[in-house]
Amino acid sequence: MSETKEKIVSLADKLIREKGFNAFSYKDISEPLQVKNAAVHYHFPTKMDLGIEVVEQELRLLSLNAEKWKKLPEDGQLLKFFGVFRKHCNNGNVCLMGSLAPDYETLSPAMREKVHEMASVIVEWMTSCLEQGRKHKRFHFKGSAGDRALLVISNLQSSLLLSRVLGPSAFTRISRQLLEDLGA
Amino acid sequence: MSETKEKIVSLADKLIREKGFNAFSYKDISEPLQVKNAAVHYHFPTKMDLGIEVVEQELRLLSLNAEKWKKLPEDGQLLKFFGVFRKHCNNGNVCLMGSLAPDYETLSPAMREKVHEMASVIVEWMTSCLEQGRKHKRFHFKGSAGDRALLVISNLQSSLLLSRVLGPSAFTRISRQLLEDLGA
DNA sequence: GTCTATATTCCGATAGAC
DNA sequence: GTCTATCGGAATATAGAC
Repeated sequence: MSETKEKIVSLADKLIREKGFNAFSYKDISEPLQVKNAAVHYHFPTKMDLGIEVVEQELRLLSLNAEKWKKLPEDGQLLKFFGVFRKHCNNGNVCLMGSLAPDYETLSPAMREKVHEMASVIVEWMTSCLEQGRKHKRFHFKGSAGDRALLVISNLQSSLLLSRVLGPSAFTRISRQLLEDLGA
Repeated sequence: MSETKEKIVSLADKLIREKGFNAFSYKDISEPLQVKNAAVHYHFPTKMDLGIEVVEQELRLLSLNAEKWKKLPEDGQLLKFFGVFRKHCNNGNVCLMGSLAPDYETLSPAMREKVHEMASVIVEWMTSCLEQGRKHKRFHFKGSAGDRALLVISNLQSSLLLSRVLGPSAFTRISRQLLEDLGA
């Protein structure tokens, strides 16, 4: 992937988190990169093509992190996962799912499919992390690991949304209580 | 408030939940109501004015519900609150906060202030409900009622977002586990 | 691979008649 | 209170030169 193309994807990712997919334009990308709007269209013919690439990049990052964290105990893995969200919170940004889910109905079928894949991958990773962690006595919780994974993910997602509106303490309070609940 | 004005607000509310604030246009409102785009501008000069009215309507509804539920025990009040979200889920819609929070940075200061007020009111209501409920032995949970309220609200919010992407079972699983955790 | 230039469409918003 | 008509601008996107 060319350097310009990488910069475009990286900036689009930032804009989606900051303003939402439907609120940013090609101009928001071409101007800071000091290229013309047509140059962005060369790399990504339509806005949905660009959106799909952003989600695919996130999928690659998730896979990379999962691999990198494999050697850690499950509570350590979970802390790393929380750390990713804390970083977003400190930047005042929301997560990709939290930004794209409300816009889901306005996305192309191909991009919807990618967002669906992203959600599935995250839920599967979290489910496995909690399941293994409970088996190794590093987590303690009631109910199925799948249901618990949904709860944890939804808490992290919304903690960033609430932090936008109520200030960053929302993330701190939610994540701390969440870890305490899991006995981690 | 005139009948037309009420219909505009009601439709705008629906559109914000369905497509997001930045993805709907005055045309999406004027066409179904069979009036001209200028008629909408007469009632709400700018889009932000319309958005503010939608949030204010939601605030009035919250206040009305809180009053209506006052006679119920706290677990009954919580179930009513969950019921509101279940209804949105069945309609395939997200909640107002879940839709507007990602767009927060693109809103006018006046509208941001309204969204902030809405978030505060919801958190305060939930905090009080959990606090009183615990005192009356109807809920059992660790930590402060305020932190727990943030967790419950973020779970409900994101359960609708996840249901968009993963199907309505996400809401069912999250809300059931949530009630179980509270011992309600 | 990036440019200039432009097509097309749609948007939010306003002026002024009725 | 709703209309017609229109403005000014911005959006996505394309054609074709370099």
